[in-house]
Amino acid sequence: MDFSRWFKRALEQGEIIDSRYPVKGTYVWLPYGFRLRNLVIGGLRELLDESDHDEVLFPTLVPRDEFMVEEEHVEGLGEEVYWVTKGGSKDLEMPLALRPTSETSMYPMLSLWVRSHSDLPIKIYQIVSVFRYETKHTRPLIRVRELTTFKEAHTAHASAENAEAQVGEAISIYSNFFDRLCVPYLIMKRPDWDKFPGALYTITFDTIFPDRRSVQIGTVHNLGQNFSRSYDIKYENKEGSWEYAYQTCYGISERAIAAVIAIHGDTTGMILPPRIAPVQIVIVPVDVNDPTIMETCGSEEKELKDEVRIEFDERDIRPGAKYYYWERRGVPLRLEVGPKEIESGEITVVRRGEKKRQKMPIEGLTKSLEKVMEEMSADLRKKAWDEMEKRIRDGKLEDLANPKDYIYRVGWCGKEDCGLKMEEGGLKLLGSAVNGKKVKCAVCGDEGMESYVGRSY
RNA sequence: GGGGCCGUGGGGUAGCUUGGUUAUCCUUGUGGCUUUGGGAGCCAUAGACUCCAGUUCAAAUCUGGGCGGCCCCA
Repeated sequence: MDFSRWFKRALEQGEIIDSRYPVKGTYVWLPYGFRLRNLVIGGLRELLDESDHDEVLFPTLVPRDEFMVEEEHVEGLGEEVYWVTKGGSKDLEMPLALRPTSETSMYPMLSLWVRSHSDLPIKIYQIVSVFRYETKHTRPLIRVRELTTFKEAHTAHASAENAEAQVGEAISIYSNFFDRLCVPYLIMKRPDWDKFPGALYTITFDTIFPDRRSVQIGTVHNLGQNFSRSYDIKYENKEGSWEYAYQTCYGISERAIAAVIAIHGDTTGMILPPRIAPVQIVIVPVDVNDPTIMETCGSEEKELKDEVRIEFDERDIRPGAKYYYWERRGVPLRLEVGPKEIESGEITVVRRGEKKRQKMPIEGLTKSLEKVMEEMSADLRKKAWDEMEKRIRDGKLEDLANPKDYIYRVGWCGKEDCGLKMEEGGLKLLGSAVNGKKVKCAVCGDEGMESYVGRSY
């Protein structure tokens, strides 16, 4: 089945979101999807908090004058901005932008907060909705008009070196985050003409979906002093003179959740890594009218529920129907309990995505299940990385001119002319691999870096 | 940015070319019977022509526009 249909169905049947909300590009998070979202966000929050980031919350509305301060930024985002122009029936004196990202709401405040070198570094983040008037096709979780889950971190530093180091920290946090989600990624530096408006440079995390299109799932920007000059964010250094702060910002959105779902699925639907699965284990009794079976299930549920997120499905429908039901929700492990298990004192354990069943003694079941979930995470991660690699081909210039459905790995010298030449076949130059190999440019033959070219979302 | 396709119960659809009585089928929901190791069955019941305007004696069906969805190309 084509990926687009599969994805839509997986979200629907897995009860992640309802895409029928009557405003284009906006969607409703359903209870199960919301739990998944919270688990994903929770992991990210944990990583940020333990690396000394402070969570904050800024307003959604940005006055036009503040929004217009940084020229490149405005030029880059201008057509995507929603404007609030009325209060009731009266025109507002100052139109208000719905933030498409929060530089313009945060930086005027940073200007007030930063006075001395001892105020730095500042590392803050928020998780909020941001708005973008997308003109291309919207699709749930991938291209939306209200990003409901935008985690944006903003930092300010006393030196260019410190800002550079912060970019490194952000990359390591995000790597860690996606490793937890078992989502594979390419870390690249975007071509100059494709960087974040106002940034010195942009580093991105991209993954490759089953339809072999790349998806940007995380970004890290080094802003240098571009914004601090525009917003007058300066500090007095030890020598008593004033200097503009060096800034970075980095963001992750619900595309991370889209990636988890898209990367690990099978024909039935989602397969969620145990770490973020809202339900990690489901217990299915083979016969709900058999008291012994039900008691055994109940006591196992009690035994396990402090350690794992577990559900005991007591509904009076046939077991097979339950299997499909929970599989579509991506639940990693299923325990089956019937007469055979009662007799042998074992539980049948089935891993999502695998047909084979294994028996485990009731004695010490918690430990065994935790081990199975660890193995499953490792397997999911490895499989996902292998599959991403299969979606990549080493390419030459003629491949790019007449592309098949692949992401191509090519050498690129960094020159814009050569880059644009690579895009002539309709593909996009995604960027050069950070820590990639040196490869000669596929266009001019000069010294270059391993880079990626392909279709992207 | 350019081009194409589509909108019928909660979901998936038939009907539209050639306008005409009660709008098809599957699924889902509800009540019941029955059943339980991979989506069971039976009975009963509920639920739809995207919106606005036009043509017409008559519009799901024809025309125009809005809104929404999908696909391809750049």
